[in-house]
Amino acid sequence: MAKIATWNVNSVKARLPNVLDWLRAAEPDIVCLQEIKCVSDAFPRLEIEDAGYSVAVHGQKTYNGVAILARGNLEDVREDLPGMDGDEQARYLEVAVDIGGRMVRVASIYLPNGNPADSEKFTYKLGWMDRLRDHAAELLALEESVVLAGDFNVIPEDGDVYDPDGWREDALFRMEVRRRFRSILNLGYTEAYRTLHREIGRYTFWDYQGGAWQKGFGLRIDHLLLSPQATDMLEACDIDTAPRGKPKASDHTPIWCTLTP
DNA sequence: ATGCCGGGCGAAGCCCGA
Repeated sequence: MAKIATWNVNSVKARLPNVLDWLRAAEPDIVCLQEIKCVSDAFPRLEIEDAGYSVAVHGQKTYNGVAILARGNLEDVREDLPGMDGDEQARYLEVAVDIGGRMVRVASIYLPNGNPADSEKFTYKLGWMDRLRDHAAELLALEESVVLAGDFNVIPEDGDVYDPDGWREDALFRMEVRRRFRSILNLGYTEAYRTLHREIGRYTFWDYQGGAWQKGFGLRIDHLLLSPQATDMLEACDIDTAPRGKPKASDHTPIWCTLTP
């Protein structure tokens, strides 16, 4: 069994105690982190390795940055989506991990936010999604267990946001974005959480402002997308809301799945 | 109510997130 998680930590330095606590409590085998907000050399590698994890980092100064932690050796490291090699924004990292003799290919994804929706930021988001779809299609051809994990900044459906009508024109919920998200699923990927849970109103993000956490005003925007080979092993998936309620919390909370041969 | 909170940077106030 392999437990695979993703968590936008909103600065790995500010969140290090929370991250270490959660690694001990949740005991994941693979963790994809987003918004680490530091260059690769500044990542707290020793502390994470002491907790029992190998580390791959694609960092950037001040903004963005992604990492993958794994109990196992990391191979085939890729630091950018094909066609985005010149991109200065560190939003993608992909590795192959040997978990107990079984290979899983995992990507840590920090998809652009895209707001405001009438700006070049939105155009950048749509282009980024098109390249992610193309690469996701290439990964399917490998016929491996693949997990695309991360902060997609996509609200898939009305039940994934506390006020769907209020968010209709937001870059996280616009139809252009939801269509592209579905086009990735339609290649043959399975969204782990929604496949196992039908209830609405389960979220992975609550804004720091306006008491959103206390009021339950959240969004489900962090996702685990599984190739058919991974989906065949999908046993459980859930959102761990505990980290969001702790002091010095990230505004996102982890979501995880277990794959059992 | 797009800046109510929180982080980075850098040492006050601005940029950014979703």
